[in-house]
Amino acid sequence: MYLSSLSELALGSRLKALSDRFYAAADEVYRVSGAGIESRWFPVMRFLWERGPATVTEVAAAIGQTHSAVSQLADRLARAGLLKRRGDPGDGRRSLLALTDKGCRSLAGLGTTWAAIRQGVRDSLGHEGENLLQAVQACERALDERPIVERILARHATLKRSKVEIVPFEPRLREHFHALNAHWLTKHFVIEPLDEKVLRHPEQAVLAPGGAIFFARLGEVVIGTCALLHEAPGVYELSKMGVDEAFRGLGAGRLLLDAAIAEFHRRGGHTLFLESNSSLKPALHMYERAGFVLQPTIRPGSHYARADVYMIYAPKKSATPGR
Amino acid sequence: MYLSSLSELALGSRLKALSDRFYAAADEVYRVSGAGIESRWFPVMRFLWERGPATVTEVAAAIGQTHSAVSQLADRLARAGLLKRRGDPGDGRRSLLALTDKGCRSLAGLGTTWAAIRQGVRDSLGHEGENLLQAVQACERALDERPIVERILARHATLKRSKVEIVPFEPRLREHFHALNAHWLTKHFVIEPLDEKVLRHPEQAVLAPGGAIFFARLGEVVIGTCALLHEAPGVYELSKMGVDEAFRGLGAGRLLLDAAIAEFHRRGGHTLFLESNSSLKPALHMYERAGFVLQPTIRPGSHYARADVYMIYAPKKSATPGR
DNA sequence: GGCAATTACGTAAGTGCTAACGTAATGCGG
DNA sequence: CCGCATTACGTTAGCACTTACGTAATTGCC
Repeated sequence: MYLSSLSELALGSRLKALSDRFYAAADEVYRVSGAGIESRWFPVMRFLWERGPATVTEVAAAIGQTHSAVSQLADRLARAGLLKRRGDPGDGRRSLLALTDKGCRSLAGLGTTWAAIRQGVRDSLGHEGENLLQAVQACERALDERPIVERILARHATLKRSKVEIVPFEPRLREHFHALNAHWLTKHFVIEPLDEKVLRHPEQAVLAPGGAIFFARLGEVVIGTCALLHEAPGVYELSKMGVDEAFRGLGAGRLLLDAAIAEFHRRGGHTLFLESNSSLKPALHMYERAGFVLQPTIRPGSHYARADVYMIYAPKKSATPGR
Repeated sequence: MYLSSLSELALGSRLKALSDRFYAAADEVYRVSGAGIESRWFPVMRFLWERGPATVTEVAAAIGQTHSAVSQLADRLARAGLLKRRGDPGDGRRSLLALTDKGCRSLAGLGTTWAAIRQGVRDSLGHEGENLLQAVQACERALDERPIVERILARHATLKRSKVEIVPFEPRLREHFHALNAHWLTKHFVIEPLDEKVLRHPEQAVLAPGGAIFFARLGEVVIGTCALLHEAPGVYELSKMGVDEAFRGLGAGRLLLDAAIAEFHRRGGHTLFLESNSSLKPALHMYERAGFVLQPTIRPGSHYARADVYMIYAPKKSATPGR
């Protein structure tokens, strides 16, 4: 599912969707078993049933909704004959909600239905159901204690100040090497077997033969990567350049490129080339600015089906340096 | 919070509430940081940004909503100038949604904001955030694979057939002894120190002095309990009778009572009494039917402040047997 | 090639909730 | 006891989403 790839960014959407599924399931169970109530009524009715008559605000606070919601729902329940409103004799502002006999009878017969729901949820969700309940509980508390908006804005402020940083390969970043590249590969092309080999086993396929891998970090977030492959003695290939789309425009690509070129020089290489695809206009432009020159033909014996562009590093003295 | 006491029964409500909190947080962050988009727009816009132009149905499937929702949202985004609709030249039914330049620019600048949201969520929720994401993912899959309604209805059918079963005390049921009694105690009265001692340490306070504890089970669910306390040689007290309100009317109370009386006889007791409160009408009626006789005074030296009823077991030969 | 079934979509109506507002009753300090 | 702040609540308007329905275009099948 697409939403899951967004992880924290789409939490609201996913929780809403999950919520709706549970509501719908409960409604169907109530309908099939002839309970005569709806899932949305349940929290209010159950609360009144357990605690006895209560004011609108009390109910609202207990079930975590606004007084308006409770008031409107009370109207509907009253119309259905399940609930009665009456004024509080002691306080004219308040309106006491109490179940009618019919309301009590509706709930009294639901014991087995509720037990069935509890058990059915456990059958279907198994251990995940408990995990979900616990996680929800923990998150509710965490949100109360540590307001999330402040945290995000604080992070935002520091991120805006912080600069992109280039770091060499570390084993614990291996998965990022795969993820960052898999993203654009699957978007524009397909992952070829050679890609899979390099991305899954970078130590063996890149580092061991004499290549290098770099990552771009912004704060704690890994936002890009690129690889320098050792193709033959003195011959290197620039490859696997990927920057998270959410972080385009911060100059991470150019910094990665500069780091790879510097490493190429440090190792005393004499030829640096790359293969790409003509549809990746912004990337090609960046390569040109860094000193790569477009070749009239594709590379003989190219490794990749998608490669229709072949460039060789041949900087003029005035090649634009990284910003 | 009241809702958490309902556990599986109110999952929908709680997830909805949590969802709203995340939406509200995201909206505030976007507003403060001047992003110019709303949280509800995010899934659609991000999808179009990553995958390029797409049809209404494609988008709807990706983000897990109906085509109507996407269509209506597309109207609003088009009105805001962030998105353009155009017909698919190849298929006249379809309408292609594509971000405008303005839309792309809106998203392009959000890299740091999204990173901040990811980090801020982690700051605030810590490990719980990951747990929540994983649990949601797992539950989504579980619901797809094992339709929850069928499970619930299956359980419902077997529960309706199954009978209430009385079992003796086991250590793993200890918490139920506390929970079932604490529920009605806090509802109608308060938990007195003596209650707390008995409920927390039933082995020491009830079993060791020569008493007994019974539980009523319906399938796997523990729905009621009661205790037979050894007060003095040959003298027993019936106490701590509690049945989950959701399971009233199944006869569990009477079965528990019969089990306790049988145990009283088995141990060769000569006096069985109970203390209760006059407000618990249905319970008092049940005690009478079982052979308890109301005494004119409260018990001398009663243990409980709430006790204003004193009954002694004195069955006539024709005492109503359990149904 | 013709016709039914399917697909893709827009629109209308309804639901469940919120925010915002108005009003009446209550509490409180002087 | 008066005036003002607070509270409790109902009402209205609006939002996000759904279901239901209608329509046009496409597909599939003989």
